[in-house]
Amino acid sequence: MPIRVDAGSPVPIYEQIADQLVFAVAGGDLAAGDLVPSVRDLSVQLTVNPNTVVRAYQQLEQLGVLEPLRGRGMVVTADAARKCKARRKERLRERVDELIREALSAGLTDDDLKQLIDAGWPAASRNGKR
Amino acid sequence: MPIRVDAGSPVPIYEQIADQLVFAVAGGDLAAGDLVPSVRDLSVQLTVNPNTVVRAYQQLEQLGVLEPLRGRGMVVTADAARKCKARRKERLRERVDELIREALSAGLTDDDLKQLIDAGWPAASRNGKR
Amino acid sequence: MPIRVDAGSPVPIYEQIADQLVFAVAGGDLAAGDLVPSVRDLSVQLTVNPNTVVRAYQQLEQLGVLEPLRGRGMVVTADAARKCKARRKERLRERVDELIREALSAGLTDDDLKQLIDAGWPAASRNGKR
Amino acid sequence: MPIRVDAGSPVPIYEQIADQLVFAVAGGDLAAGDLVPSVRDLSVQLTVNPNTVVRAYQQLEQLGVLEPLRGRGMVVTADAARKCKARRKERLRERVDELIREALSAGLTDDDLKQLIDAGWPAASRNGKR
DNA sequence: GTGGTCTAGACCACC
DNA sequence: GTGGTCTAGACCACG
Repeated sequence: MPIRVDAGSPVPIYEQIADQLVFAVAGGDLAAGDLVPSVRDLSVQLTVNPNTVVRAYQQLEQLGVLEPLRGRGMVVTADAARKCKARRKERLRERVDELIREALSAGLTDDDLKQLIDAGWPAASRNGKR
Repeated sequence: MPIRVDAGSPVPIYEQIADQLVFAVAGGDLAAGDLVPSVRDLSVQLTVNPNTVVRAYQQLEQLGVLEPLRGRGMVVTADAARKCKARRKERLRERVDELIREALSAGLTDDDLKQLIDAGWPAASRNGKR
Repeated sequence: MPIRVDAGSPVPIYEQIADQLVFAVAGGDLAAGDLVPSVRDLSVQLTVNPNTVVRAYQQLEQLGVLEPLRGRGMVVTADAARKCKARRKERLRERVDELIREALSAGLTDDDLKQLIDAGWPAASRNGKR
Repeated sequence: MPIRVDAGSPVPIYEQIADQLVFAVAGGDLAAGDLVPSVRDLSVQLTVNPNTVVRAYQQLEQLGVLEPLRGRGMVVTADAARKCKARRKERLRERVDELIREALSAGLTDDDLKQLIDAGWPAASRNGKR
């Protein structure tokens, strides 16, 4: 499960790491009971300071996705999958709501917005009627 | 044309101001040749640091939406409306693209996403036949 | 509102700080809308690294007790008092439950435990019948 | 005498083990002269690092509860029961004192605290007249 | 001035 | 080996 980090992004590195782990859990790539990479390992792999990884892990711990296992590392919690899916869904809803607000204030209709989505959606993964 | 600012928002105040002016121009509430409020006035009206207003105006000047009128203040440029509409559209496209990226990585189809939009779209302003 | 920190304690400094602020809010010494000391100020006052204070504040932010006010500092949220009181109460309950568990496994009765409390309770602040 | 260990607990595993042995001795489940399980056996039984068991035993040896019996293992000392009861009592006192401190700073009276205890005390094992 | 992030490097307890 | 905490010092965006 490769993790990628973009130091030039406006979103903090520790959040990029946390987000990707959330998605990995939500997507099933990481299951309950799995150990995530050690702070040190991940920090060298990403060429990032260990503290940055610690911060990402702590955010996930406080989210209830990871928990420390004394002396062994950080482990994915039992209901991490549920929480990660919920979080992913919630974030998506927020984005949709923002988008709707902006579209409305720009005077677009819902059909206009859907056309924009059709235009941007990659042809390969389309399923609607065409 | 009332401007609202939320100091608790993650988006910078100067950007909130600039955005609202862009929308005001795009929406016709501000026309070419109109004077925008003086830095001083706007800063007291919004209880915001004058530097913050300056920064917003600078951003708009650099965008070609405002231009300084010696001794009078900042005035809306001739083709501000066009530029603001373009900018508004461009921002919308960016948002849509981000949303599509996130939806794809969450395993949604384009129809799923459109349903989310239907769900969030305020009933009052709906037009699409369905 | 003086904050005290004990570097020799097993409880982390950042948590000592956060705990004391929670109590200050629960006790009314800090009200909604109040600004807490700046990270830099508090760090010199406690002769502690700024990062340590940052960490305390972030924990309180994530608890919903503080929120950042762009460029002005960290401010006590509207319902911080409620949250802090709830948190204080919850902590007390946990402690009581731990104590009960330990008392039971030591073969004590509830009356025994209450006698221990009477013995330890400072005479000055007693209200029960005696 | 089954020992349980929770790797996810904040209290160190070696301390969990030691505590449970202290209680076993105080409660009479382990008597003077009894052999405790070998480090190896206990470590496999608890799926715990042998060093962790060693550390627990060392702590008990230093407490005067266990003593090494050349070639045979660790054995419960003659006055272990007395020491364990004393230790149990002392810990209880500490906990009560902590609780009292916290209750005071939360503005509770001694009666309030006793009510909390009544609320949390399992009904089955109640004896006090009320 | 404010907080936010990151690096570097240290020390600790625990397993 | 693991994570947890702390220091020191830097840079950034924002007001």
